[in-house]
Amino acid sequence: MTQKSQLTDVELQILGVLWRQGPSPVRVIHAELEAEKGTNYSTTVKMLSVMLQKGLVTRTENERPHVYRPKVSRKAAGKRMLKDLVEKIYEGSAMSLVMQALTSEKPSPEEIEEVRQLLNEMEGKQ
Amino acid sequence: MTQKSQLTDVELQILGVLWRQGPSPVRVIHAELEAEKGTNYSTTVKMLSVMLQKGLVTRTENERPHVYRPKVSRKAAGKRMLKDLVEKIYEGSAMSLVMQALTSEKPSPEEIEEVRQLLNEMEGKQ
DNA sequence: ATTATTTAGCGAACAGCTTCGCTAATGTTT
DNA sequence: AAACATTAGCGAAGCTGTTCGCTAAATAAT
Repeated sequence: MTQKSQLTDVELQILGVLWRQGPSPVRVIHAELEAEKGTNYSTTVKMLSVMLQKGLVTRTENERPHVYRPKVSRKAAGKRMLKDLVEKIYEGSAMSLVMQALTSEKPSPEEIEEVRQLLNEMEGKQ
Repeated sequence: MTQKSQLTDVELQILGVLWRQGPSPVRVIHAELEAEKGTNYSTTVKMLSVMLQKGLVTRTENERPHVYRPKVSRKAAGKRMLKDLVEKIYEGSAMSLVMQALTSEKPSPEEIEEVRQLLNEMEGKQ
């Protein structure tokens, strides 16, 4: 396990497709997985069924080629994983992570400005 | 797997101890794991041996209670996991992650100032 | 030296995620 | 309706990380 029910790799990959493409039938989801890593169709179906059972996705039951939808938002997933990462590596300090993220990947001037903007807002509210 | 050889949970936990306490014998490492999740001594030893083989830690071979040292720095590990998270969730945009981190955990005024400082420096270099 | 305690190592079992072969059900063509 | 194609489902196998019982080696205490 990766701790208490974290999203696994394939799950994340599948959710990624759903987040990007929106509600999709297996066929579409499968297309990506196959292109990316040669996954077998059965595998895709199985994963979806597992995720369905885990409550990570929903699907239309009446119409035939079932259509799957993500049940967790990208934002929620990101938030959770972020929190997890911070706890595991940065000993709870989200700021350490921010620092590292900023210095690792050089942000463009526009992005810097954007962050600055955000900082101003945050300061105001506090 | 969590992609090609990512650090696993227990590995991270053990590295955490080493990062915090510095070079330590099994006994010390084990103490934490046991307190945290009732790990058996054998398990700790085994994990260390696995990590040794993976090249995640080193140890003194001559002195008897072997002393283990981390072979990957917290910084390096953080950087790597960060990159991974960004790719998986934020579609490669480190800035999205920064934004989320900033809004999720409310930073203190001092921290805000610190980040601002960093932004200034970055802008200067660019 | 003998006995007790601590430290190390090994192999097997277990658990969760991922994989796929094979079958069944549904839907489409002829 | 027969034959074909697509979609869905199931169970078992494979892989990796984690766990621990049991044995051996080393060290400390009597």
